[in-house]
Amino acid sequence: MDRGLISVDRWEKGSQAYFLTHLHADHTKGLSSTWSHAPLYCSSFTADLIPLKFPHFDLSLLHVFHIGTWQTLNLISRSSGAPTSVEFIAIDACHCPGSVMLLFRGEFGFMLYTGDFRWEKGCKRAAKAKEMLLGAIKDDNVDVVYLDNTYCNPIYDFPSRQVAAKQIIDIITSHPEHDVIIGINTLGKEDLLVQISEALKIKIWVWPERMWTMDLLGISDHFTIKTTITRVRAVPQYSFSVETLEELNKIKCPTIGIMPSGLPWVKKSPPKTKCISRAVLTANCKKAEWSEDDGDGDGEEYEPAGDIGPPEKLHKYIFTVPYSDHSNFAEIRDFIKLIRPTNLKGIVSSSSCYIEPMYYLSLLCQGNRPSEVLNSKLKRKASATVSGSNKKPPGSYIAELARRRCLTMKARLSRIRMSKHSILRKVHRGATIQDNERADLKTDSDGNQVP
DNA sequence: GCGATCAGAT
DNA sequence: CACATCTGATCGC
Repeated sequence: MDRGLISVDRWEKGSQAYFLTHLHADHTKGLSSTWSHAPLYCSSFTADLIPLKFPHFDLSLLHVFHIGTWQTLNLISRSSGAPTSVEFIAIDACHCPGSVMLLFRGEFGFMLYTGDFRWEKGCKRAAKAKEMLLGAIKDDNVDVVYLDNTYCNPIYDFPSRQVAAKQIIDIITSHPEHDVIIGINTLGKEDLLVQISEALKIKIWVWPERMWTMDLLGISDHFTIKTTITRVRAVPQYSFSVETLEELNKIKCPTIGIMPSGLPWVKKSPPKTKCISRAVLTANCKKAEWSEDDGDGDGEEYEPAGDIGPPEKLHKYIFTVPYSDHSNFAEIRDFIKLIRPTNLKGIVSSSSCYIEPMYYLSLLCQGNRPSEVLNSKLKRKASATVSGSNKKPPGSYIAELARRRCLTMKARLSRIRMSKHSILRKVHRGATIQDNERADLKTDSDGNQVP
């Protein structure tokens, strides 16, 4: 706790430098207006937003970094007391405005902290970020990747944001007489709203505080804070509910609601039924173009381990569309194939991520074999970094698949038995780098450091 | 009374 | 059911 060198998205005392990947609430737990432990490094846009979220924050603590430029921090090694330097570079994470992933090089090794990210195929911005990251890594080996493992499970198969945005636009245009409300959070999904605005040639209502963010992004022309001049309104997700919609339909006018993201978009076993909500189907929307097989020859087709597909209790006024700011499984897999780190560790611990990322991705990393991973999996809990030598040869592919399914089932069963409080509550993300360890930072499943 | 933290709802 | 957020209760100062 008090021996840290640098911290990423964690705000306890004890580190000499702090990094914020993006300004979502689950990454700022512990950060406040009165926080003043040490310098805070973040992107320019994040720095612009900090005074809005933390009104009396001491701005002299803020250090803005530029994307794609290496910087050096001169720190003190807590183990030796000697000066030590850490180099870092930030890369666009394409998750929400201002979001970055961070690559660090120091006495702890060479590590990449992805933060939350979504790099889609065919996204120019992601392609540029990828090029930048590869340029920063050069021929070096990344010792450890701290991964956005939110959807690090083959059951999560959802389309690109481009495709999802088109679905949403189709839903709106097929309801020309309806008002539309779209559930969003305080940051993120701006690109979607701009696309809707451009496609429909209308302004979108947002609440006043949200308009400040649009101003900072320079996109406020697409938005308005006057409800009377538009039929499309973006509302806080917490105020988006069946009750809200029923009330609007009862007392105001015909209104539909659209939830971008929403359900876990689980790949279903019969291909033709996959991933399209009943509401969307009954609305007679165009059939979705689902995430294409990338044709890279992997041919990995997983089936869900159980039959807990998406629940079907969708409301008549509500459309849920799989617009996600986190990478789907295929994208995560491609990312790890690209980096091939020695070690891999998830940064998210939540109900859907009871399987650690190494479980599915170990084959793609250096120096790790599936048998080892499967063994370690049986020991449960992510505190162990999966590393070290492996003696057993990998089992056959079919056998491995069978074992995976079996283990997934077991994990699911044990999850069901656990109390709601122990497992369903999300715990916060982050990592603290200690200079007395090599790259294997340790955090337990609750995101706390392990001594 | 205020901020930090947690439980619960959305 | 996810993620991210808000509200309200409780605790410590």
